[in-house]
Amino acid sequence: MLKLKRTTNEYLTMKPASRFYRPPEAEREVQRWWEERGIYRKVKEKGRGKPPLYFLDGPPYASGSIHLGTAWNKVLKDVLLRYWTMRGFDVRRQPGWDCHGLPIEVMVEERLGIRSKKDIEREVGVGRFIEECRRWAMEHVRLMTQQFRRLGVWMDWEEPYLTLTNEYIESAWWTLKRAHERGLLRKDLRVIHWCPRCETALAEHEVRGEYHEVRDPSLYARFRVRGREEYLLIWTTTPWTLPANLAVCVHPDFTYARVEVGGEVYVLAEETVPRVARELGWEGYRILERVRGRELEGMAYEHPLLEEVPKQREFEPHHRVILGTHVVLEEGTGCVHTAPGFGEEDFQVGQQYGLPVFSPVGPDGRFTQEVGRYAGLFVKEADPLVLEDLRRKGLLVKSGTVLHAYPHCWRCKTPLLFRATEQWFLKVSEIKPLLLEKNEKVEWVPGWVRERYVNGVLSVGDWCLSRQRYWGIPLPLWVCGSCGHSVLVGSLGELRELTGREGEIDLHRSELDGLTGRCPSCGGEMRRVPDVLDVWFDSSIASWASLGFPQRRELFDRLWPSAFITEGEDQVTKWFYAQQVSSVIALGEVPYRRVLTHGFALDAQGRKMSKSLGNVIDPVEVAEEHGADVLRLYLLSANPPWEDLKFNLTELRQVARALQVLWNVHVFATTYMSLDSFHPSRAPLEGLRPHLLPEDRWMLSRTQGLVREVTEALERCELHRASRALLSFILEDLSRWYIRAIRPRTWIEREHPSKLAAYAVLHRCLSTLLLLLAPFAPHLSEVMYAELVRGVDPSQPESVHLQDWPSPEEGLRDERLERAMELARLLTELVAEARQRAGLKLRWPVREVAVRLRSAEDAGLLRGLEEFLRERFNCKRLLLLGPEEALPGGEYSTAASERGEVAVSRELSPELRGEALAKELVRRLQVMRKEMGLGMEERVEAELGMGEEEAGLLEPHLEYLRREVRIGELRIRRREEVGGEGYVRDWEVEGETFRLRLRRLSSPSSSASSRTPPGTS
RNA sequence: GGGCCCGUAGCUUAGCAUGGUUAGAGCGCUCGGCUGAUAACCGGGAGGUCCUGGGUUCAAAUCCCAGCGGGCCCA
Repeated sequence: MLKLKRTTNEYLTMKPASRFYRPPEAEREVQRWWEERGIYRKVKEKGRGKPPLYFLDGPPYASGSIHLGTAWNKVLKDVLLRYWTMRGFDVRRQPGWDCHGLPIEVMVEERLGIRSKKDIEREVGVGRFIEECRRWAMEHVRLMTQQFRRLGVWMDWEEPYLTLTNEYIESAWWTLKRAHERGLLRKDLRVIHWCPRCETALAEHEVRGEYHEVRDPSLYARFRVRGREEYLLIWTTTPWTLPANLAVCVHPDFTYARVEVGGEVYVLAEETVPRVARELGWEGYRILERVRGRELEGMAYEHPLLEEVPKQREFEPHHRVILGTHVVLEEGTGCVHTAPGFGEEDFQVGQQYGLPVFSPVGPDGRFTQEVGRYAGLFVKEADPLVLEDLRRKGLLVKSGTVLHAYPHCWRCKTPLLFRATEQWFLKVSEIKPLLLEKNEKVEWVPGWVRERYVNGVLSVGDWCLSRQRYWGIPLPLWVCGSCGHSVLVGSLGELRELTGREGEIDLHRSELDGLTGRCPSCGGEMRRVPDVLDVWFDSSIASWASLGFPQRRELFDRLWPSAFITEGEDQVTKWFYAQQVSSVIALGEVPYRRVLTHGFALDAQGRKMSKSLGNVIDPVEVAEEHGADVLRLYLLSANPPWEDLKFNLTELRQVARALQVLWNVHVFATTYMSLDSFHPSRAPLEGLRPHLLPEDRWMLSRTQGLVREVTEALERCELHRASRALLSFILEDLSRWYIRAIRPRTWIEREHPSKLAAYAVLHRCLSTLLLLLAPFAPHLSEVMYAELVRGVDPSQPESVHLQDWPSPEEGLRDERLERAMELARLLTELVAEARQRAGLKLRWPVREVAVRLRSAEDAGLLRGLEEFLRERFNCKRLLLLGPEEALPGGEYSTAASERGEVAVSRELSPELRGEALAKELVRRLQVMRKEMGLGMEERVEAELGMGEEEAGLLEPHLEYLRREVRIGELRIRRREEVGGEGYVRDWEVEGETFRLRLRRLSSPSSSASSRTPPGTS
């Protein structure tokens, strides 16, 4: 074998790769190397001056730690960002963190051991509370950053955008000022969801998905009609709202019945009568009369709790039947108890009738003094009292319980109340048509999300922005105590101007609450409205706030709007929506051009991952055990991004195995290339063209096909197709087909052009594959690149991630050859099948294989592949027959498929049997060499013990044995004569026992060939 | 109650837009084989009401309708 021992010339010798690849250790090493060499910085520098691509990271909430869903989210982003970088874009990849809001407040409350808002203000103090919240956020930013980095995610971790900085808050203020100027920020009395524990209003989107099953009272009550001997029959699940009842609502178009039962008369919707009768156990009821709902309008009734709630005396003129179209027949009686202070629809219909908004509940969920008997009680505690009072007064018809969905606080899980309060709203309802029009410019991936988005916008109401909390962006609205004049402060500068405050100032409540301003209108004292903003407003402005706009313009002018965002499907009506609202209001345009929606990470059974189910997968743990590259490729290949991912460990292990196979290929390539001192630039593919065999040309063609396939899939965000194409290429095309085919050529012990051609093709294929793999498996591809590419060519970029994305070289494509190989694979399978039927091992050469194809086209395809097929089939002679010809008769084993059939000769001549035996022995001797730990080129002395017949058969193949097993001295003897020094082992071959002895001849040389590669770890 | 998505072998899934031989793979199971890159791999076998029911069509996993189950969102 030709050897160039060391770098005695200008070429560096390739080094054989270590036998094992242990991802966790190797990945840590790669990350350390990236760090030391500043690779990420260099990648960014490379992008400078290229066309910009503004990616915007949806900020994860800075509490807790990352979970599989957030890991998947960042991996999707990372792959695309790395791809665009290699495509030659100057990619902005700043990570963001959502730092404000109730979740952190709740956790800090727990940490401080306090339970209510009063505790915060009296025990802890707002200043310290805010500092604790800030600490919590920063601590988790740091923690989660570590975790994302472990997954190989490349972002500007040192320079994230944080929603808690002054600059960010100023952007928010600027945005609000724009809304204010357009008259879209307005104060409104509304009935909204209210958390009595957190003592704050919640927006619609905070309540979404927070409906949980609970058991509540279910009661039927009767209200005495004035001036008639009859009752209105109502149904409710919230007895505590009855003290605030102001009307009974019926549907104007439904038919209502007067029903007589047990001497009493009840009014209820006719359609509900059978169901209600069943529930109330009515026997022998009679319908006396039917009327339209609208005819009942104005009918006065006696409030059921008039004595218990003295305030109701004032409302007596209102206690009447009113009309509303929100009344339904599926539940209840069609007569709806209406309390405008406690229900959204009640509020709306109440407005039409001029009903007062009686909402006698404090922020802590306790009744106020106005409700007399129930004053001071928490509302739910009043339920049994109300029931008891109704029962005592003979107004309770039935009380039971019901299981139904009821909204809860998304952070503390407390059941929510409806409460009428004054809040600040963004009047989304007034810009809906504009939102829908601007949305037309957005490219939604997959397309159907657009429809979902539009439906969401159509059904949404105004956005309640104000929160009665502490850890958030302060609402910068200042009101004059004297004249009521208000000012919306749009920047730090405007704040200084208004308040006269100089020097450093942090823009949270702790410092703002103490400030006062002078009214520009009357000179009176101005104070800030104490509210903070809904945390969703924070992230909604990220596309410009993260660029420092409007304090700084440069980045904004160059980059905005962002080219791409991607988040989970729950964000369609949250972040995707909130961003459009803020952006259209402040800047008149949508803030992103393209959006990919991805699914949820579920457990193997398709259930949500939750601590209570104990099915939570920690992505960092997975990375530590199997490797981040494995996790990444698994996450991407398991599903289309937009479908829910069912995490399956078995599938993940499949990916790990595929990467192990790739590593094996790499070891194979580097080992032999190193042995032969192959150097890619010394044996360029172009010069070896005449020596390329069909399998080489096929491999080159397939590689280019892969480039095209992966590129197209990435362009369409079809990451599953891209990653699956890569994995299947590695397993099917590269390892199982090409490497298998070229192996004999790599054993040629001369610098044969055919061997060089195989090396050149393999090298080309691998180095191209590495580029495609780099975004998906950034660590493994880096290691392979270092050894296979950069290690032999210092002029190449230092890291695979500094390389450009390859374009398909169409000149190397040969689709006809690819089709021919497909067919060759099929036929190889058929031959294997036919051999198995006849008990002819693949290792045994056969005299002849005949192939008959059903179509002339197929027969033509195989022309030129005869030699290749003969090797695949392991036969001495190959007979290719067209559709018109017949397979030979006689001693053949056959197998058939749709496209053709094969016949394998079963005739075994002594010559063939000898060759088969030689191959069997070679294999066993190789196993022994391996067991002895011999280097590949070390020579041995061999003694083979066997019967006389076998010895005779083997006679013509001794030279072959010597060559294949590197035997210096070879002796064939009877089995019982074998003995002496060395390694002896008995083997059973086809019923005969062989005793083989091997002994090392030479001591290990210093040549590369005998070097046992060191392990990576 | 409404909108959107998903439902194919024990498990994970391809195919569905544009209907067309016998629904294709991987894992697992089982029998046999290969291996000096291989902790890999190859071949055979068993395993399918393509969620259910209607409809359109010469022909439906694919198109239409209704229902069931799951997910996300909205009520």
